[in-house]
Amino acid sequence: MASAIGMSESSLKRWADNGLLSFTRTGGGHRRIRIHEAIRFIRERSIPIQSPSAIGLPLDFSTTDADLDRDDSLLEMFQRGASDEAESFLISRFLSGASIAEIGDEEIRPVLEALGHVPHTSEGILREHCATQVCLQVIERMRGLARTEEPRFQALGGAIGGDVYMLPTLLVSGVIEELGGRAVNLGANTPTDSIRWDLSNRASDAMPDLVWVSVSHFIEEHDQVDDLLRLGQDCVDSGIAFFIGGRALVGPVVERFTGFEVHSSLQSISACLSSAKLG
Amino acid sequence: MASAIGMSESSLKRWADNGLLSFTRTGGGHRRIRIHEAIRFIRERSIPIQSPSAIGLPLDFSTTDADLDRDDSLLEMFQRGASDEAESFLISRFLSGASIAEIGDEEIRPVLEALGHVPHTSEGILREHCATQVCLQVIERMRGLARTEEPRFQALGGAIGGDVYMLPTLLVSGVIEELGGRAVNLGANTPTDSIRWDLSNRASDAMPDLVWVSVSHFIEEHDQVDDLLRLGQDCVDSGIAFFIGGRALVGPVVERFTGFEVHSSLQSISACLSSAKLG
DNA sequence: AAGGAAAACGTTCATAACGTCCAATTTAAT
DNA sequence: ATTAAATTGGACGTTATGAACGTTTTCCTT
Repeated sequence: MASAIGMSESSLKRWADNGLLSFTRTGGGHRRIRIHEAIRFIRERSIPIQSPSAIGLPLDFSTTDADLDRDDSLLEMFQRGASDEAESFLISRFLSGASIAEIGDEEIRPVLEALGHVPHTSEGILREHCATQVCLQVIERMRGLARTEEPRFQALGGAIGGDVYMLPTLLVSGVIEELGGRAVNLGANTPTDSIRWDLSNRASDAMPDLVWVSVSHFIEEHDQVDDLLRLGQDCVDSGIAFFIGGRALVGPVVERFTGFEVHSSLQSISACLSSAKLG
Repeated sequence: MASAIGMSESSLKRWADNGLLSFTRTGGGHRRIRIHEAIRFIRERSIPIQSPSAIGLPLDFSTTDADLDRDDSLLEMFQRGASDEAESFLISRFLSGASIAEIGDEEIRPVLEALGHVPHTSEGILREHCATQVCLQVIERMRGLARTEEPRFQALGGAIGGDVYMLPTLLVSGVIEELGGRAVNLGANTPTDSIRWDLSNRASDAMPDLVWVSVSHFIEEHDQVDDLLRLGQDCVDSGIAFFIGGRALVGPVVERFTGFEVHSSLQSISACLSSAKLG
């Protein structure tokens, strides 16, 4: 059994037997705990992890304690190129109970915005790229850890055509899976028409329950908004929830989307999803 | 025997011999378990299934029969939008011992090339995006699984400026980590100068042992090759290994890189790395 | 039909988990 | 402050697990 979380074997057994931790038994009677369940438990109780490698988490916590006092924000880690530390920091935030939505809104977004404001030097680009890759990697991992085996609903989405930013849409897919959904993320630069094509060519039982589109950047604002409105209408007609959001959806453009759900943060998506009935 | 449920072969044998799992023997003495019996057992213990494709699949037990004969290549899975199946397939290839280099060269590359050849319809773009995202996700996961705690060497790399393809460079980073290295992947569209800046501004003890650049596409072939040659020279001067490769490095361009390591497959990188002494 | 790669065979062995009991500690209530 | 109840973490002898090994069988390609 994974007694790698700093608790004794006995306690783990007792907790499992008392139903706090669900498990299955092997043919010989050994308890077998799924990673997903273990992570859930760890996050719920904010249990500090002792030896992460024992459950497949490549984290190094040897530096954790010493760093607490040093005023070491995520931004600074990225600025000095300490991507390992940044990765550990984000994962440990997740394991100690923060949701993907919170981490995305409060850690990742501000940092990447700050890094994006000085992009025109070699160093600036390097830092931004490195940070982006680390975040992609971490979100992908969190998403994998949070995923449930039996999704409560299906979702499909991506970033609009011409928008090269992968992070926002990946974050959305992470938030969805964290809430028990199953997200198919089409990534950056996905033409709206591709999604519409998909919706009109699916068997009706394989239809998603939710479609999201992330808009960090418009190329042809007017036409693209028209496309989005058409997609939104398609969704409404088929009884599919339709969420849009992103950096480019500020100011007067937003008014064109009256009647649709425009989100300005991951936490608002999260709140909306957990109250809504989907699937 | 189907050890596709995350248990070892030995245990399955023992369980079968103890009567927990009924079976018949072939003439030669091998145990043969009927699919219904296997499913009964898995259901009875609600054992999480690791890689459904390993026992002839289907992800959904309700549709059990009939699927066995269908000749189901990865390409076909992606073409019909069965991204879950494709994901399971790739992961089970990895879990059953295939290296990231092999999976990249033999599964992922041909499939994405095939999907990339019909990109101009809504469906084509959709399939390609979906496949790309699934592959990114799977590679990230494999990379996480393959990572060692104490890296034998450090590497740094990305895709050249103007090249938007993330997959090739992510695959390279996966191959590196699989071989015991630690790779910092800067992702797509990374200007060569950013890497050069990094090399000239690092403390000499934090220098990478290897730099790679993936080139799927040139924007300004002549200038960009010049940039790459400068970077290559920097690396050689600092005693750093320098690998380049990618779809765009075919034909006469390659001759400009004489003296440098130009790789045309992940397996060639892998072979080269495991024989070389780095770090 | 043959021949070679891949998978299953049976075996052995160190390690890890089993269930149970009990002392030491923490928490809550008198 | 004192007692009662509950939680914890070892200790134990026992059993299950999974990795290794060399051998045999199956399967697939030629």
